[in-house]
Amino acid sequence: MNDRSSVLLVADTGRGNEAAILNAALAAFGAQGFNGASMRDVAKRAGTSLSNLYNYFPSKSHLLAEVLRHANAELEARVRRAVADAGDDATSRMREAVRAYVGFVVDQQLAMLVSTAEVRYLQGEDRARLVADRDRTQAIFGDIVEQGVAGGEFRTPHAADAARAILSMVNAVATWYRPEGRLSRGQLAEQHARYALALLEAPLPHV
Amino acid sequence: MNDRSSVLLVADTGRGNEAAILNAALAAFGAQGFNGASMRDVAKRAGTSLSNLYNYFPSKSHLLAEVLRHANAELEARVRRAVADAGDDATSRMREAVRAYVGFVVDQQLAMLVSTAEVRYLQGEDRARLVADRDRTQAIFGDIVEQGVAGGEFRTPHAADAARAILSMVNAVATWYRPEGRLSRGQLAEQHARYALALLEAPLPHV
DNA sequence: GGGCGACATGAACGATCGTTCCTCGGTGCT
DNA sequence: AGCACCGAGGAACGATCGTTCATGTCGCCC
Repeated sequence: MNDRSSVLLVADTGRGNEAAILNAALAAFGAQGFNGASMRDVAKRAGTSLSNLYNYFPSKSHLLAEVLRHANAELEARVRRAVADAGDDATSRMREAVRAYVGFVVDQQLAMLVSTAEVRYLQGEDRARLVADRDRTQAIFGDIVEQGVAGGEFRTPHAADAARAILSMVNAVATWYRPEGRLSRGQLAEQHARYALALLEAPLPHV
Repeated sequence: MNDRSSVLLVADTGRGNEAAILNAALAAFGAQGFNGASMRDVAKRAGTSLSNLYNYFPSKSHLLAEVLRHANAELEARVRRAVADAGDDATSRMREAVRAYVGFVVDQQLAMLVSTAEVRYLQGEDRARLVADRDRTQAIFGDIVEQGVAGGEFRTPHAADAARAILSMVNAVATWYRPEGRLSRGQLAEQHARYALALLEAPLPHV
């Protein structure tokens, strides 16, 4: 049990071994990369046969696409929920959005790593759909920044650029986070919320 | 000519086709990923034969390692030069370090993409050496932050964490930068210097 | 009870992979 | 003149890849 995710990304989907295959694919792609992992690896991890994978997914690419779709759907849902539960001011909303995002990165570290590293191997409409999904999640942050700039809470120019910088920062958490690290999950989330608000040049109440 | 780098990463090394092979490997790994690109692809891009690659590099892994070593050496040199030419205060040094780093990311976008995406496929001492190289470059930023915190210029807690956040931000520039984008090379560098100083909670002279 | 769709398997196909082997022209040194 | 060595290329090796095929077993519905 040396996993980087204690909770499986995909719960039961109501269709045979589908969830097991998706979780196995995430583990395989995460460990060896999309091109480095073979369908035989995935089958072995899922505890099924090679040919059976093709009863669920028509190709290796589609399998990757489905894994990434599940990951981003869960991420987007978590962030939206956090923003909805936050206050009306941009500062509170940004803080909760960042905290939810970092929380997901910690909970589903492998999924985030695979999401950012292996999207490039998708093509055609699978690729387009995933990029659209990711853009939608990023737009949540962009909208909050715009609200904050319009209301005078943030003083950064170029809302979209600042949002992208913040997301770069929190995405990278997946590349270095270790559960045994100095900061707890909550402290890590709070620290990045502070970085985000500082970057946005919000007036600093802290210290 | 749709390259993402107008200047070759490796100039002549004084040994036959070595530089051509290194640049070809960078292009191939960048376009298809380490496992997606074949040694035949590299040979074709370098304009030589498959077997001749092994007169220069003992394996595909060592070829990747050499490419990444060249990239990080040039990056580190540029940042060190910029810091040495900057003023003595941490604010100036951080600004120039970020500007130099972003400048390199723009000039050698493909090298930065390959550096961050394909290091994972290195093993053993090749991997260890490259991680050490990267850590040395990151330490430049960490030292500046520490200097700034000690001298009262920055108010962020946890110097090393803040430095890592800044580097995450500038590294990610390689994933989205396009030459035809809204900001020029210099504007992009300046904007990220501002983000970095804001994140460090430096007193804001701007605006 | 007969057929049908969903799930499962082992074997096989053709393609491609990293690497090695063998050969050979050229260059410089003794 | 002879020889060692470096750079270069064609052919081949064994392994592994994604995908397909043929076959089989269930449970479910008319």
